[in-house]
Amino acid sequence: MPSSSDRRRDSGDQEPFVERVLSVVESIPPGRVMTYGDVAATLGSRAARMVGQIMAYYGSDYPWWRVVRASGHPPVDHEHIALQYYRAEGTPLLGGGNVAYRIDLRAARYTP
DNA sequence: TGGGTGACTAAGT
DNA sequence: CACTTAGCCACCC
Repeated sequence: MPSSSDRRRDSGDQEPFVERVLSVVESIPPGRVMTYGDVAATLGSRAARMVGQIMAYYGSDYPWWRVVRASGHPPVDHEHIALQYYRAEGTPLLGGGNVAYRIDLRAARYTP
């Protein structure tokens, strides 16, 4: 009984959008990041918002901090926690240590 | 079955 | 550079 995989609503898709998003997020190596749009694009969709929603729902079990906005800002109301991960993983950051930091997408953006 | 929703994005002010 | 507006898309109840 695959209780650990009952995320799908049995729509006929063996790999629901959710599962695929989580797989991509999990595939992001430390020190690198992807934008929500990039994750969706990797799946052939534009549901950037859905990626964020999935992270909010299931992200707690995945490295959600490696997924950031297209502007380089971390998820709203989570940037303080994310910063701790970025510094631990060595993710390129901009802002010189200010509270209003942002991610250096130019260097950290990861494309599979 | 359908509606409401959001850890988004791009473009405009 | 920061804030606002409108468009999007798949998930949850």
